[in-house]
Amino acid sequence: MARLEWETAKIVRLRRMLMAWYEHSHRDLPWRESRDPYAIWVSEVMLQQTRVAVVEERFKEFLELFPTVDALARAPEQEVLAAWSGLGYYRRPRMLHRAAQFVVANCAGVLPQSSAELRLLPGIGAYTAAAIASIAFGECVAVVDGNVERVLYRVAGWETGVRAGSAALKRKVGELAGELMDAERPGDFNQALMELGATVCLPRNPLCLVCPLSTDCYTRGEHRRPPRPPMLSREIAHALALRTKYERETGRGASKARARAVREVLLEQRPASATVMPTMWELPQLREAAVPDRELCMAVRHAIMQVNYYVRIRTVTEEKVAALTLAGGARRWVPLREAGAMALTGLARKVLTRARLLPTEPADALAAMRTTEQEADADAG
DNA sequence: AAACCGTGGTC
DNA sequence: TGACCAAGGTT
Repeated sequence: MARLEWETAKIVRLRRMLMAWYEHSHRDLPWRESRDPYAIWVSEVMLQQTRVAVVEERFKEFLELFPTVDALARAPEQEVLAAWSGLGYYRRPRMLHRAAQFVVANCAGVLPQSSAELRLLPGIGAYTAAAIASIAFGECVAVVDGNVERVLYRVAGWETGVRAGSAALKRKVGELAGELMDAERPGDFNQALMELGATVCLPRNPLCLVCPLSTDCYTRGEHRRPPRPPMLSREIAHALALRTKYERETGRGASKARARAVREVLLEQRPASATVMPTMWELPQLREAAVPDRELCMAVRHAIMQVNYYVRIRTVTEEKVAALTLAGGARRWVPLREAGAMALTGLARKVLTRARLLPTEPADALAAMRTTEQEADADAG
């Protein structure tokens, strides 16, 4: 490891200030209540490029649906995707699922304990391997995420001469983090550095006045990042096709023949070969992006990656839907009660929710469906 | 190395 | 309102 030109005293001071600060100002987050390596793993994958506030809710739901590696490994992929619906980067749940199946098949369901072994699992890169190993197993290995990078970038004053995001900078940050590491409490140290970045050493307006590292910080807040390309915009339109089906009441007390109205929505599954959101379910796309105002049911903006989609939603009858929409993947009329439990894209979920057509959150819908299945099984058995 | 993969909160 | 961007990984 390259020698840093920092005095030992400064290293020790930074470490002590950071750990003392973390002691009294860390947030109470759901995954910090658990010592289960599996729970830590799920939280780290869910936190990849995703805000803590969003993950707080979804993490708990996910663990209720899939409490163990075994439960996750056994679940159908569509259920795992459904539990992830709206979180984005759907390669994450797929790889998490595959990794769980690998762990069950090859490791007796026990997660590997070293960062080197964890790194071999799909969906676990350098950051996630170090995070799980340090937090769940106490391995003395430093994490480098966006927060750590920014914090140490500022503390060390490496703004000039090194391109942001370069491999060279990442390596230097990792070395510094390793020197600062509190070998007594690796997991807490890593979380402390990230916590500081997330709550004090903010990207735009850092709170240097309350920062425990400010006396030893080289820049005290300066931090430029390369400009991003401007967002593009596109117009698209989707069909909200609804129908009401009348079903005979069956089962208990079916002596009197009664018809039950079931509202259904037409959903389309994106092809497995799609580069974006494969196998996720969405509303069929309309042929014409231009929808006359009188037929417009809803207009929403939906940003995906670098593109702002101006989306227009038009209600379409069952008879006209074939003529008006583009042929995509497989289609299914889905009872609204079940739609919420499907692997919907974020856009489809947003539209159906805003139209008051989805009664429940994805996790609730999934749980409800499972209960129904169990009742059906019980009735059958 | 650089491009690609989603989303919603925030200011 | 729109630009910014978050506990990254894979190819």
